[in-house]
Amino acid sequence: MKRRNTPSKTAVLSALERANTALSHDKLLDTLAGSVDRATIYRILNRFCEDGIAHRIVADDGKQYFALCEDCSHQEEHSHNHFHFRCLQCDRVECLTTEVSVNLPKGYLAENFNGVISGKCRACGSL
Amino acid sequence: MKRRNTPSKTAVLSALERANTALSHDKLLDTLAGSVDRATIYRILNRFCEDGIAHRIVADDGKQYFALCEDCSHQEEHSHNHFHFRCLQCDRVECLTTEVSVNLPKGYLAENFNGVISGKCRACGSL
DNA sequence: TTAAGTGCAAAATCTTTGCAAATGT
DNA sequence: ACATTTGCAAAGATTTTGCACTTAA
Repeated sequence: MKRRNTPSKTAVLSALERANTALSHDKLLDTLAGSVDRATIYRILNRFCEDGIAHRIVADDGKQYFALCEDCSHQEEHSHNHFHFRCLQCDRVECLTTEVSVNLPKGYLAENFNGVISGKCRACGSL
Repeated sequence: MKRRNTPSKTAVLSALERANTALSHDKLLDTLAGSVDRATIYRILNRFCEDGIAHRIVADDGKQYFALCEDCSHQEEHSHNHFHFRCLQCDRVECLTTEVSVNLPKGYLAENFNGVISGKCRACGSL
């Protein structure tokens, strides 16, 4: 499957770059309102994940958030065994840098890691 | 808010007990088909979480899974800083027993921990 | 008796899909 | 040219809500 450069794709990409936090579908829809269709945003984000351009975080609010892999400061190894933090107040989702490893029971095979801690970020905590 | 004992509540509770893994809404709906209404199941599960009878895991499939807190073998301290494992094949979600602690950046306050690793469980891996 | 809990159906969300038109390469 | 991508609208799926009725305490 060969990929093409389109305005929509560029728009989503630069929205993610500008944000430099993980964005949910609805936040992106908001940001790109009018210029890119809902369905298209869903499709673009899925392709980004397939292609390793972005990764998908499922937060404890049940929503999916997307972050460019380069935002994660460890793209070299391209492992996503790190936590994300979601602020319950400002709703920003950011990557934490601590890598974590979990021992699985014998015979278990890990394919995907999804860790989210929610609470109050610094900015919101000091209000 | 005073809580009452009702047949529906008991049904949900014993379904969770029997399963001794975490169950999603749809699996519960399935199990209790006909006897308990959808909306009621949603409401009961929410109440269970509020009351500390069950805890809610949001898995990387975006679905919520519910497990009785006693299933987690560390109810004494009632911390839920442990991971869950979701098998991509049989779709069972189980509690892992390893406690984990993550260092948050200064000024960050954790309120909720949600960690899920998905992959293949032992039974499914050896097929 | 009366507040909590339930069922049902409708509304509100959220996400995916089909298809014809548009557009990168 | 031609396969990929898009927009739109419709279908699906998931979760919540309003309200009248029921029921545990």
